[in-house]
Amino acid sequence: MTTGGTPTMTSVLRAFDIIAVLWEVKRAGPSEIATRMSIPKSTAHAYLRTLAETDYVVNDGGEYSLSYRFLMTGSRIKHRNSLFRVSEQLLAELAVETDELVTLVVEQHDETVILHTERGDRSLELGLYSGMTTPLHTNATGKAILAQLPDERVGEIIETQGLEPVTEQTITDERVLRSELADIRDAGHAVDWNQQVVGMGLVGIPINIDEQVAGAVGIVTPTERIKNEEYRRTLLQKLQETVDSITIKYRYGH
Amino acid sequence: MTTGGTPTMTSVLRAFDIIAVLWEVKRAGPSEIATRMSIPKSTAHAYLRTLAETDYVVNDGGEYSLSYRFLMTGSRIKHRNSLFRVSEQLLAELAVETDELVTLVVEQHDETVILHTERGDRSLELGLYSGMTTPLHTNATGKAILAQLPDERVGEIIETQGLEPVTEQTITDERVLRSELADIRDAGHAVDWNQQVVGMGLVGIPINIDEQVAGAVGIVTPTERIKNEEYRRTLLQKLQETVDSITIKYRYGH
DNA sequence: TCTCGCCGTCCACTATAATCGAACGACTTA
DNA sequence: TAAGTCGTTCGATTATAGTGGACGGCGAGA
Repeated sequence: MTTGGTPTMTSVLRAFDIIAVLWEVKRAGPSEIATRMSIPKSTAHAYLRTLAETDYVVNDGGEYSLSYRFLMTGSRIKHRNSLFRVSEQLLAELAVETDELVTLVVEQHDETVILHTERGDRSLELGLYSGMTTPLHTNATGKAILAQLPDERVGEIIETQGLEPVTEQTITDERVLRSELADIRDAGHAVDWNQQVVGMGLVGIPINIDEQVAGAVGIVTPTERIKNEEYRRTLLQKLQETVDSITIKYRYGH
Repeated sequence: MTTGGTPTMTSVLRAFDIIAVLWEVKRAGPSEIATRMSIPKSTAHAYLRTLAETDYVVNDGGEYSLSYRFLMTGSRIKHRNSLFRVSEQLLAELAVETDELVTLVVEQHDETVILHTERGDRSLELGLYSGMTTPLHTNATGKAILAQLPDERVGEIIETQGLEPVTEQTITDERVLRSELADIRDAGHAVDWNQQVVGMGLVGIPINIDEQVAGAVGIVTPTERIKNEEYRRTLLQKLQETVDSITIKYRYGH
Protein backbone atom coordinates (compact mmCIF):
# COMPACT_ATOMS: atom_id res chain seq x y z
CA MET A 1 0.00 0.00 0.00
CA THR A 2 1.90 3.00 1.31
CA THR A 3 5.55 3.22 0.42
CA GLY A 4 6.82 3.66 3.93
CA GLY A 5 4.44 0.91 5.06
CA THR A 6 4.06 0.16 8.74
CA PRO A 7 5.99 -2.78 10.14
CA THR A 8 3.70 -5.64 10.96
CA MET A 9 4.84 -8.89 12.45
CA THR A 10 3.59 -11.47 10.03
CA SER A 11 4.00 -14.43 12.35
CA VAL A 12 1.84 -12.83 15.02
CA LEU A 13 -0.82 -11.94 12.50
CA ARG A 14 -0.72 -15.41 11.06
CA ALA A 15 -1.11 -16.90 14.52
CA PHE A 16 -4.37 -14.98 14.86
CA ASP A 17 -5.40 -16.03 11.37
CA ILE A 18 -5.01 -19.60 12.51
CA ILE A 19 -7.13 -18.83 15.56
CA ALA A 20 -9.79 -17.50 13.20
CA VAL A 21 -9.65 -20.67 11.12
CA LEU A 22 -9.82 -22.81 14.25
CA TRP A 23 -12.88 -20.84 15.24
CA GLU A 24 -14.55 -21.68 11.96
CA VAL A 25 -13.75 -25.35 11.83
CA LYS A 26 -13.90 -26.02 15.60
CA ARG A 27 -11.22 -28.70 15.41
CA ALA A 28 -8.43 -29.31 12.92
CA GLY A 29 -5.02 -30.87 12.52
CA PRO A 30 -1.97 -29.35 10.82
CA SER A 31 -2.92 -30.75 7.42
CA GLU A 32 -6.33 -29.13 7.32
CA ILE A 33 -4.99 -25.79 8.54
CA ALA A 34 -2.20 -26.01 5.97
CA THR A 35 -4.54 -26.53 3.04
CA ARG A 36 -7.00 -23.88 4.22
CA MET A 37 -4.27 -21.28 4.60
CA SER A 38 -2.07 -22.40 1.73
CA ILE A 39 1.00 -22.88 3.86
CA PRO A 40 3.24 -25.92 4.34
CA LYS A 41 2.04 -28.51 6.77
CA SER A 42 5.17 -28.18 8.90
CA THR A 43 4.62 -24.44 9.25
CA ALA A 44 1.04 -24.95 10.34
CA HIS A 45 2.27 -27.47 12.85
CA ALA A 46 4.78 -25.04 14.31
CA TYR A 47 2.04 -22.46 14.88
CA LEU A 48 -0.38 -24.92 16.39
CA ARG A 49 2.28 -26.30 18.68
CA THR A 50 3.17 -22.80 19.85
CA LEU A 51 -0.42 -21.70 20.29
CA ALA A 52 -1.09 -24.79 22.38
CA GLU A 53 1.61 -23.58 24.76
CA THR A 54 -0.34 -20.39 25.37
CA ASP A 55 -3.41 -22.28 26.65
CA TYR A 56 -5.61 -20.42 24.18
CA VAL A 57 -5.47 -23.47 21.95
CA VAL A 58 -5.68 -27.01 23.19
CA ASN A 59 -4.12 -30.08 21.61
CA ASP A 60 -6.60 -32.90 21.83
CA GLY A 61 -5.08 -36.06 20.46
CA GLY A 62 -3.36 -34.52 17.47
CA GLU A 63 -6.20 -32.20 16.59
CA TYR A 64 -6.31 -28.65 17.87
CA SER A 65 -9.16 -26.42 18.96
CA LEU A 66 -9.75 -23.14 20.76
CA SER A 67 -9.92 -23.45 24.51
CA TYR A 68 -12.14 -21.83 27.10
CA ARG A 69 -9.25 -19.49 27.81
CA PHE A 70 -10.94 -16.98 25.53
CA LEU A 71 -14.07 -17.15 27.68
CA MET A 72 -11.97 -16.72 30.81
CA THR A 73 -10.10 -13.69 29.55
CA GLY A 74 -13.17 -12.12 28.00
CA SER A 75 -15.34 -12.59 31.06
CA ARG A 76 -12.69 -11.21 33.34
CA ILE A 77 -12.36 -8.14 31.14
CA LYS A 78 -16.11 -7.69 31.36
CA HIS A 79 -16.34 -8.21 35.09
CA ARG A 80 -13.66 -5.74 36.04
CA ASN A 81 -14.98 -3.14 33.62
CA SER A 82 -16.12 -0.07 35.52
CA LEU A 83 -19.25 0.51 33.47
CA PHE A 84 -20.37 -3.06 33.97
CA ARG A 85 -19.61 -3.10 37.69
CA VAL A 86 -21.51 0.11 38.23
CA SER A 87 -24.46 -1.03 36.13
CA GLU A 88 -24.98 -4.71 36.98
CA GLN A 89 -27.17 -4.28 40.06
CA LEU A 90 -29.19 -1.46 38.54
CA LEU A 91 -29.81 -3.45 35.38
CA ALA A 92 -31.02 -6.42 37.41
CA GLU A 93 -33.45 -4.16 39.24
CA LEU A 94 -34.69 -2.75 35.95
CA ALA A 95 -35.27 -6.25 34.61
CA VAL A 96 -37.29 -7.20 37.70
CA GLU A 97 -39.25 -3.97 37.57
CA THR A 98 -40.15 -4.24 33.90
CA ASP A 99 -40.17 -8.06 33.55
CA GLU A 100 -38.40 -7.53 30.25
CA LEU A 101 -34.96 -8.32 28.83
CA VAL A 102 -32.45 -5.58 29.64
CA THR A 103 -29.17 -5.15 27.77
CA LEU A 104 -26.03 -3.10 28.31
CA VAL A 105 -24.11 -2.46 25.13
CA VAL A 106 -20.95 -0.64 24.09
CA GLU A 107 -19.42 0.24 20.74
CA GLN A 108 -16.19 -1.34 19.61
CA HIS A 109 -14.67 -1.76 16.16
CA ASP A 110 -17.71 -0.03 14.64
CA GLU A 111 -20.14 -2.58 16.03
CA THR A 112 -22.54 -2.94 18.93
CA VAL A 113 -21.14 -5.31 21.54
CA ILE A 114 -23.60 -6.69 24.08
CA LEU A 115 -21.73 -6.42 27.38
CA HIS A 116 -24.45 -7.82 29.61
CA THR A 117 -28.03 -9.01 29.64
CA GLU A 118 -30.51 -9.35 32.48
CA ARG A 119 -33.68 -11.35 31.95
CA GLY A 120 -37.10 -10.60 33.38
CA ASP A 121 -39.98 -13.01 33.81
CA ARG A 122 -41.69 -12.13 30.55
CA SER A 123 -38.47 -11.49 28.65
CA LEU A 124 -37.98 -12.64 25.10
CA GLU A 125 -35.69 -15.62 24.53
CA LEU A 126 -33.85 -14.60 21.42
CA GLY A 127 -30.39 -15.93 21.95
CA LEU A 128 -29.01 -12.50 22.73
CA TYR A 129 -26.01 -12.96 24.96
CA SER A 130 -23.07 -11.16 26.46
CA GLY A 131 -20.33 -10.93 23.84
CA MET A 132 -22.67 -10.94 20.85
CA THR A 133 -22.22 -8.23 18.24
CA THR A 134 -24.66 -6.55 15.90
CA PRO A 135 -24.42 -3.70 13.40
CA LEU A 136 -24.97 -0.33 15.08
CA HIS A 137 -27.71 0.84 12.71
CA THR A 138 -30.06 -2.09 13.21
CA ASN A 139 -31.29 -1.49 16.74
CA ALA A 140 -32.18 1.22 19.20
CA THR A 141 -29.15 0.83 21.47
CA GLY A 142 -26.79 1.08 18.55
CA LYS A 143 -28.59 4.11 17.19
CA ALA A 144 -28.56 5.70 20.63
CA ILE A 145 -24.77 5.41 20.58
CA LEU A 146 -24.46 6.59 16.98
CA ALA A 147 -26.49 9.67 17.81
CA GLN A 148 -23.86 10.71 20.34
CA LEU A 149 -20.89 10.28 18.03
CA PRO A 150 -19.52 13.13 15.88
CA ASP A 151 -20.98 13.25 12.37
CA GLU A 152 -17.64 12.42 10.78
CA ARG A 153 -17.26 9.35 12.96
CA VAL A 154 -20.72 8.21 11.87
CA GLY A 155 -19.59 8.67 8.29
CA GLU A 156 -16.54 6.47 8.87
CA ILE A 157 -18.65 3.73 10.37
CA ILE A 158 -21.15 3.81 7.52
CA GLU A 159 -18.31 3.71 5.03
CA THR A 160 -16.56 0.71 6.55
CA GLN A 161 -19.60 -1.23 7.73
CA GLY A 162 -22.21 -0.20 5.19
CA LEU A 163 -25.91 -0.22 5.99
CA GLU A 164 -26.68 -3.83 5.33
CA PRO A 165 -30.33 -4.77 5.92
CA VAL A 166 -31.00 -7.72 8.22
CA THR A 167 -34.80 -7.45 8.01
CA GLU A 168 -37.14 -5.62 5.66
CA GLN A 169 -37.42 -2.80 8.18
CA THR A 170 -33.69 -2.15 8.59
CA ILE A 171 -32.67 1.40 7.74
CA THR A 172 -30.51 1.26 4.63
CA ASP A 173 -30.51 4.89 3.53
CA GLU A 174 -27.87 7.16 5.04
CA ARG A 175 -30.08 10.25 4.93
CA VAL A 176 -32.92 8.48 6.69
CA LEU A 177 -30.49 7.26 9.32
CA ARG A 178 -28.91 10.67 9.87
CA SER A 179 -32.29 12.28 10.19
CA GLU A 180 -33.32 9.71 12.76
CA LEU A 181 -30.08 10.21 14.67
CA ALA A 182 -30.92 13.92 14.93
CA ASP A 183 -34.34 13.03 16.32
CA ILE A 184 -32.73 10.67 18.81
CA ARG A 185 -30.35 13.42 19.95
CA ASP A 186 -33.32 15.70 20.56
CA ALA A 187 -35.47 13.11 22.30
CA GLY A 188 -32.63 11.58 24.30
CA HIS A 189 -33.71 8.07 23.43
CA ALA A 190 -34.05 5.66 20.51
CA VAL A 191 -36.77 3.20 19.55
CA ASP A 192 -37.04 0.48 16.94
CA TRP A 193 -38.97 -2.63 16.13
CA ASN A 194 -38.48 -5.33 13.51
CA GLN A 195 -35.30 -3.62 12.32
CA GLN A 196 -32.94 -6.24 13.67
CA VAL A 197 -35.20 -9.24 14.23
CA VAL A 198 -38.81 -9.50 13.12
CA GLY A 199 -40.99 -9.61 16.21
CA MET A 200 -38.42 -7.87 18.41
CA GLY A 201 -38.33 -4.23 19.37
CA LEU A 202 -36.46 -2.15 21.87
CA VAL A 203 -35.98 1.20 23.47
CA GLY A 204 -32.47 2.48 24.09
CA ILE A 205 -30.83 5.36 25.97
CA PRO A 206 -27.16 6.29 25.75
CA ILE A 207 -24.89 6.52 28.79
CA ASN A 208 -22.79 9.66 28.63
CA ILE A 209 -19.75 10.01 30.86
CA ASP A 210 -17.66 13.18 30.66
CA GLU A 211 -19.30 14.33 27.44
CA GLN A 212 -18.44 11.01 25.85
CA VAL A 213 -20.78 8.13 25.09
CA ALA A 214 -19.71 5.12 27.14
CA GLY A 215 -22.45 2.77 25.98
CA ALA A 216 -26.22 2.38 26.04
CA VAL A 217 -28.90 0.50 27.93
CA GLY A 218 -31.81 -1.12 26.14
CA ILE A 219 -35.06 -2.85 27.02
CA VAL A 220 -35.94 -5.59 24.56
CA THR A 221 -39.57 -6.59 24.09
CA PRO A 222 -41.86 -8.26 21.56
CA THR A 223 -42.88 -5.87 18.79
CA GLU A 224 -46.52 -5.99 19.82
CA ARG A 225 -45.73 -4.67 23.29
CA ILE A 226 -43.35 -1.94 22.24
CA LYS A 227 -45.78 -0.64 19.64
CA ASN A 228 -48.07 0.46 22.44
CA GLU A 229 -47.17 4.09 23.03
CA GLU A 230 -48.20 4.18 26.66
CA TYR A 231 -46.24 1.06 27.50
CA ARG A 232 -43.29 2.47 25.61
CA ARG A 233 -43.43 5.66 27.62
CA THR A 234 -43.48 3.67 30.85
CA LEU A 235 -40.45 1.67 29.79
CA LEU A 236 -38.58 4.78 28.68
CA GLN A 237 -39.17 6.48 31.99
CA LYS A 238 -37.84 3.54 33.99
CA LEU A 239 -34.98 3.18 31.57
CA GLN A 240 -34.08 6.84 31.95
CA GLU A 241 -34.07 6.51 35.73
CA THR A 242 -31.71 3.56 35.48
CA VAL A 243 -29.37 5.38 33.11
CA ASP A 244 -29.38 8.41 35.40
CA SER A 245 -28.51 6.20 38.35
CA ILE A 246 -25.69 4.57 36.39
CA THR A 247 -24.29 7.94 35.38
CA ILE A 248 -24.35 9.27 38.92
CA LYS A 249 -22.96 6.09 40.42
CA TYR A 250 -20.21 6.00 37.84
CA ARG A 251 -19.23 9.56 38.52
CA TYR A 252 -19.10 9.30 42.28
CA GLY A 253 -18.98 5.63 43.00
CA HIS A 254 -15.98 4.01 41.44
CA MET B 1 18.44 -25.84 25.56
CA THR B 2 17.88 -29.51 24.80
CA THR B 3 19.38 -30.74 21.59
CA GLY B 4 16.22 -32.26 20.18
CA GLY B 5 14.16 -29.41 21.62
CA THR B 6 10.72 -28.67 20.24
CA PRO B 7 10.44 -25.68 17.95
CA THR B 8 8.46 -22.88 19.54
CA MET B 9 7.79 -19.59 17.84
CA THR B 10 9.09 -17.01 20.24
CA SER B 11 7.34 -14.08 18.63
CA VAL B 12 3.93 -15.72 18.95
CA LEU B 13 4.59 -16.64 22.56
CA ARG B 14 5.79 -13.13 23.28
CA ALA B 15 2.68 -11.68 21.70
CA PHE B 16 0.62 -13.62 24.21
CA ASP B 17 2.93 -12.56 27.01
CA ILE B 18 2.15 -8.99 26.06
CA ILE B 19 -1.54 -9.81 26.14
CA ALA B 20 -1.04 -11.16 29.65
CA VAL B 21 0.73 -7.97 30.71
CA LEU B 22 -2.00 -5.86 29.12
CA TRP B 23 -4.50 -7.88 31.11
CA GLU B 24 -2.70 -7.02 34.32
CA VAL B 25 -2.19 -3.33 33.73
CA LYS B 26 -5.43 -2.69 31.77
CA ARG B 27 -3.81 0.03 29.65
CA ALA B 28 -0.22 0.69 28.71
CA GLY B 29 1.99 2.31 26.10
CA PRO B 30 5.11 0.85 24.50
CA SER B 31 7.39 2.28 27.16
CA GLU B 32 5.62 0.62 30.05
CA ILE B 33 5.39 -2.73 28.26
CA ALA B 34 9.06 -2.46 27.36
CA THR B 35 10.20 -1.92 30.94
CA ARG B 36 7.90 -4.60 32.32
CA MET B 37 9.11 -7.18 29.84
CA SER B 38 12.72 -6.02 29.62
CA ILE B 39 12.65 -5.52 25.88
CA PRO B 40 13.46 -2.46 23.75
CA LYS B 41 10.72 0.09 23.35
CA SER B 42 10.69 -0.29 19.58
CA THR B 43 10.13 -4.02 19.90
CA ALA B 44 7.22 -3.52 22.25
CA HIS B 45 5.80 -1.02 19.83
CA ALA B 46 5.99 -3.46 16.93
CA TYR B 47 4.06 -6.07 18.90
CA LEU B 48 1.42 -3.65 20.09
CA ARG B 49 0.97 -2.27 16.62
CA THR B 50 0.55 -5.75 15.20
CA LEU B 51 -1.81 -6.91 17.95
CA ALA B 52 -3.95 -3.85 17.36
CA GLU B 53 -4.42 -5.05 13.78
CA THR B 54 -5.98 -8.25 15.05
CA ASP B 55 -8.75 -6.41 16.91
CA TYR B 56 -7.90 -8.27 20.10
CA VAL B 57 -6.00 -5.20 21.23
CA VAL B 58 -7.20 -1.67 20.75
CA ASN B 59 -5.07 1.44 20.33
CA ASP B 60 -6.68 4.21 22.29
CA GLY B 61 -4.73 7.42 21.79
CA GLY B 62 -1.27 5.92 22.02
CA GLU B 63 -2.08 3.56 24.84
CA TYR B 64 -3.15 0.01 24.22
CA SER B 65 -5.62 -2.26 25.97
CA LEU B 66 -7.39 -5.57 25.46
CA SER B 67 -10.61 -5.29 23.51
CA TYR B 68 -13.97 -6.97 23.91
CA ARG B 69 -12.93 -9.27 21.10
CA PHE B 70 -11.94 -11.77 23.77
CA LEU B 71 -15.46 -11.67 25.17
CA MET B 72 -16.90 -12.09 21.68
CA THR B 73 -14.76 -15.09 20.80
CA GLY B 74 -15.15 -16.68 24.21
CA SER B 75 -18.91 -16.27 24.32
CA ARG B 76 -19.31 -17.62 20.84
CA ILE B 77 -17.26 -20.68 21.76
CA LYS B 78 -19.52 -21.19 24.74
CA HIS B 79 -22.76 -20.69 22.88
CA ARG B 80 -22.05 -23.11 20.09
CA ASN B 81 -20.72 -25.72 22.50
CA SER B 82 -22.90 -28.84 22.37
CA LEU B 83 -22.91 -29.45 26.10
CA PHE B 84 -24.01 -25.90 26.79
CA ARG B 85 -26.68 -25.88 24.11
CA VAL B 86 -28.14 -29.12 25.35
CA SER B 87 -28.04 -28.02 28.99
CA GLU B 88 -29.08 -24.37 28.99
CA GLN B 89 -32.85 -24.83 29.11
CA LEU B 90 -32.67 -27.70 31.60
CA LEU B 91 -30.40 -25.68 33.89
CA ALA B 92 -32.81 -22.75 33.80
CA GLU B 93 -35.64 -25.05 34.78
CA LEU B 94 -33.59 -26.47 37.62
CA ALA B 95 -32.84 -22.96 38.89
CA VAL B 96 -36.54 -22.08 38.86
CA GLU B 97 -37.47 -25.33 40.53
CA THR B 98 -34.91 -25.06 43.32
CA ASP B 99 -34.69 -21.25 43.58
CA GLU B 100 -30.95 -21.73 43.91
CA LEU B 101 -27.89 -20.87 41.85
CA VAL B 102 -27.13 -23.55 39.27
CA THR B 103 -23.75 -23.93 37.58
CA LEU B 104 -22.44 -25.91 34.64
CA VAL B 105 -18.69 -26.51 34.80
CA VAL B 106 -16.06 -28.28 32.74
CA GLU B 107 -12.42 -29.11 33.31
CA GLN B 108 -9.70 -27.45 31.28
CA HIS B 109 -6.00 -26.99 31.94
CA ASP B 110 -6.41 -28.77 35.28
CA GLU B 111 -8.95 -26.27 36.55
CA THR B 112 -12.69 -25.97 36.95
CA VAL B 113 -14.11 -23.58 34.37
CA ILE B 114 -17.60 -22.26 35.02
CA LEU B 115 -19.31 -22.53 31.64
CA HIS B 116 -22.69 -21.18 32.67
CA THR B 117 -24.72 -20.04 35.66
CA GLU B 118 -28.47 -19.77 36.15
CA ARG B 119 -29.81 -17.83 39.07
CA GLY B 120 -32.88 -18.65 41.13
CA ASP B 121 -34.88 -16.29 43.30
CA ARG B 122 -33.08 -17.17 46.53
CA SER B 123 -29.71 -17.77 44.91
CA LEU B 124 -26.50 -16.59 46.48
CA GLU B 125 -24.80 -13.58 44.92
CA LEU B 126 -21.17 -14.52 45.10
CA GLY B 127 -19.71 -13.14 41.94
CA LEU B 128 -19.56 -16.55 40.31
CA TYR B 129 -19.75 -16.03 36.59
CA SER B 130 -19.35 -17.79 33.30
CA GLY B 131 -15.66 -17.96 32.48
CA MET B 132 -14.45 -17.99 36.07
CA THR B 133 -12.01 -20.68 37.11
CA THR B 134 -11.40 -22.38 40.43
CA PRO B 135 -9.15 -25.21 41.57
CA LEU B 136 -10.79 -28.59 41.07
CA HIS B 137 -10.32 -29.82 44.64
CA THR B 138 -12.09 -26.93 46.37
CA ASN B 139 -15.70 -27.58 45.42
CA ALA B 140 -18.20 -30.32 44.76
CA THR B 141 -18.43 -29.88 40.99
CA GLY B 142 -14.66 -30.07 40.63
CA LYS B 143 -14.48 -33.13 42.85
CA ALA B 144 -17.32 -34.73 40.89
CA ILE B 145 -15.19 -34.38 37.78
CA LEU B 146 -11.99 -35.52 39.49
CA ALA B 147 -13.78 -38.64 40.69
CA GLN B 148 -14.41 -39.64 37.07
CA LEU B 149 -10.84 -39.16 35.90
CA PRO B 150 -8.25 -41.97 35.91
CA ASP B 151 -6.13 -42.11 39.07
CA GLU B 152 -2.95 -41.20 37.18
CA ARG B 153 -4.63 -38.13 35.71
CA VAL B 154 -5.65 -37.04 39.20
CA GLY B 155 -2.02 -37.47 40.23
CA GLU B 156 -0.84 -35.22 37.40
CA ILE B 157 -3.32 -32.54 38.37
CA ILE B 158 -2.33 -32.63 42.03
CA GLU B 159 1.32 -32.47 41.04
CA THR B 160 0.99 -29.44 38.79
CA GLN B 161 -1.71 -27.57 40.69
CA GLY B 162 -1.04 -28.65 44.25
CA LEU B 163 -3.76 -28.72 46.88
CA GLU B 164 -3.69 -25.10 47.94
CA PRO B 165 -6.21 -24.21 50.64
CA VAL B 166 -8.53 -21.28 49.98
CA THR B 167 -10.46 -21.63 53.24
CA GLU B 168 -9.78 -23.50 56.47
CA GLN B 169 -12.00 -26.34 55.26
CA THR B 170 -10.26 -26.91 51.93
CA ILE B 171 -8.93 -30.44 51.50
CA THR B 172 -5.14 -30.25 51.43
CA ASP B 173 -4.19 -33.88 51.99
CA GLU B 174 -3.95 -36.12 48.94
CA ARG B 175 -5.03 -39.26 50.80
CA VAL B 176 -8.10 -37.54 52.21
CA LEU B 177 -8.96 -36.28 48.74
CA ARG B 178 -8.49 -39.67 47.07
CA SER B 179 -10.61 -41.35 49.71
CA GLU B 180 -13.35 -38.80 49.17
CA LEU B 181 -13.14 -39.25 45.41
CA ALA B 182 -13.76 -42.98 45.91
CA ASP B 183 -16.83 -42.16 48.00
CA ILE B 184 -18.04 -39.77 45.30
CA ARG B 185 -17.64 -42.47 42.68
CA ASP B 186 -19.75 -44.83 44.76
CA ALA B 187 -22.42 -42.29 45.62
CA GLY B 188 -22.53 -40.71 42.17
CA HIS B 189 -22.48 -37.21 43.61
CA ALA B 190 -20.27 -34.80 45.53
CA VAL B 191 -21.00 -32.39 48.37
CA ASP B 192 -19.03 -29.66 50.06
CA TRP B 193 -19.47 -26.60 52.16
CA ASN B 194 -17.05 -23.87 53.23
CA GLN B 195 -14.26 -25.51 51.24
CA GLN B 196 -14.12 -22.83 48.56
CA VAL B 197 -15.89 -19.89 50.15
CA VAL B 198 -16.97 -19.70 53.78
CA GLY B 199 -20.76 -19.65 53.87
CA MET B 200 -21.14 -21.34 50.49
CA GLY B 201 -21.84 -24.98 49.85
CA LEU B 202 -22.85 -27.04 46.87
CA VAL B 203 -23.87 -30.40 45.55
CA GLY B 204 -22.42 -31.61 42.27
CA ILE B 205 -23.03 -34.47 39.84
CA PRO B 206 -20.78 -35.34 36.89
CA ILE B 207 -22.04 -35.53 33.32
CA ASN B 208 -20.72 -38.62 31.62
CA ILE B 209 -20.90 -38.94 27.85
CA ASP B 210 -19.53 -42.07 26.20
CA GLU B 211 -17.74 -43.22 29.34
CA GLN B 212 -15.98 -39.86 29.53
CA VAL B 213 -16.67 -37.04 31.94
CA ALA B 214 -17.84 -34.01 29.94
CA GLY B 215 -18.43 -31.71 32.90
CA ALA B 216 -20.57 -31.39 35.99
CA VAL B 217 -23.65 -29.57 37.20
CA GLY B 218 -23.80 -28.00 40.64
CA ILE B 219 -26.35 -26.34 42.87
CA VAL B 220 -24.83 -23.60 45.00
CA THR B 221 -26.48 -22.66 48.30
CA PRO B 222 -25.65 -21.04 51.62
CA THR B 223 -23.90 -23.43 53.99
CA GLU B 224 -26.76 -23.39 56.44
CA ARG B 225 -29.22 -24.69 53.85
CA ILE B 226 -26.97 -27.38 52.41
CA LYS B 227 -26.12 -28.73 55.87
CA ASN B 228 -29.72 -29.89 56.21
CA GLU B 229 -29.66 -33.49 55.08
CA GLU B 230 -33.24 -33.62 53.92
CA TYR B 231 -32.90 -30.47 51.85
CA ARG B 232 -29.67 -31.80 50.42
CA ARG B 233 -31.38 -35.02 49.39
CA THR B 234 -34.12 -33.04 47.68
CA LEU B 235 -31.58 -30.99 45.77
CA LEU B 236 -29.57 -34.05 44.78
CA GLN B 237 -32.65 -35.77 43.42
CA LYS B 238 -33.60 -32.81 41.25
CA LEU B 239 -30.00 -32.39 40.20
CA GLN B 240 -29.76 -36.03 39.19
CA GLU B 241 -32.92 -35.72 37.12
CA THR B 242 -31.45 -32.73 35.31
CA VAL B 243 -28.16 -34.49 34.66
CA ASP B 244 -30.02 -37.53 33.36
CA SER B 245 -32.02 -35.31 31.02
CA ILE B 246 -28.85 -33.63 29.79
CA THR B 247 -27.19 -36.97 29.14
CA ILE B 248 -30.15 -38.34 27.22
CA LYS B 249 -30.67 -35.12 25.27
CA TYR B 250 -27.00 -34.98 24.40
CA ARG B 251 -26.98 -38.53 23.16
CA TYR B 252 -30.04 -38.27 20.97
CA GLY B 253 -30.58 -34.61 20.48
CA HIS B 254 -27.65 -32.95 18.86
C1' DT C 1 6.79 31.86 26.80
C1' DC C 2 10.50 28.83 26.44
C1' DT C 3 12.91 24.63 27.67
C1' DC C 4 13.54 20.14 29.04
C1' DG C 5 12.26 15.48 29.33
C1' DC C 6 9.26 11.89 28.32
C1' DC C 7 6.11 9.96 25.32
C1' DG C 8 4.65 7.17 20.97
C1' DT C 9 6.28 6.43 16.49
C1' DC C 10 9.42 5.51 12.65
C1' DC C 11 13.65 3.81 10.23
C1' DA C 12 17.63 0.81 8.65
C1' DC C 13 21.04 -2.61 9.78
C1' DT C 14 22.09 -7.03 11.66
C1' DA C 15 21.43 -11.56 13.40
C1' DT C 16 18.14 -14.48 14.66
C1' DA C 17 14.20 -17.25 14.09
C1' DA C 18 10.41 -18.59 10.87
C1' DT C 19 9.96 -21.22 6.73
C1' DC C 20 9.78 -25.29 3.91
C1' DG C 21 10.64 -29.84 1.71
C1' DA C 22 11.62 -34.22 2.88
C1' DA C 23 11.44 -38.20 5.87
C1' DC C 24 9.57 -41.00 9.90
C1' DG C 25 6.33 -43.84 12.53
C1' DA C 26 1.48 -44.64 13.51
C1' DC C 27 -3.26 -45.44 11.76
C1' DT C 28 -6.84 -46.40 8.60
C1' DT C 29 -8.55 -48.37 4.57
C1' DA C 30 -8.47 -51.46 0.46
C1' DT D 1 -0.25 -56.85 3.29
C1' DA D 2 0.22 -52.44 0.95
C1' DA D 3 -0.99 -47.76 -0.15
C1' DG D 4 -2.62 -43.67 1.54
C1' DT D 5 -3.61 -40.81 5.19
C1' DC D 6 -2.31 -38.45 9.44
C1' DG D 7 0.74 -35.72 13.06
C1' DT D 8 5.32 -34.96 14.02
C1' DT D 9 10.46 -34.08 13.49
C1' DC D 10 14.72 -32.37 11.31
C1' DG D 11 18.11 -29.12 9.21
C1' DA D 12 19.45 -25.71 5.69
C1' DT D 13 17.89 -21.42 3.58
C1' DT D 14 16.27 -16.87 3.86
C1' DA D 15 12.83 -13.88 5.02
C1' DT D 16 11.85 -11.47 9.33
C1' DA D 17 11.94 -10.02 14.09
C1' DG D 18 15.20 -7.47 17.14
C1' DT D 19 17.50 -3.37 18.04
C1' DG D 20 19.43 1.50 18.85
C1' DG D 21 18.94 5.83 17.41
C1' DA D 22 16.33 9.78 15.56
C1' DC D 23 11.93 12.46 14.99
C1' DG D 24 7.93 15.20 16.35
C1' DG D 25 4.44 16.14 19.93
C1' DC D 26 3.02 16.96 24.49
C1' DG D 27 3.03 18.58 29.30
C1' DA D 28 5.61 20.29 33.43
C1' DG D 29 8.37 23.61 35.38
C1' DA D 30 11.13 27.85 35.07
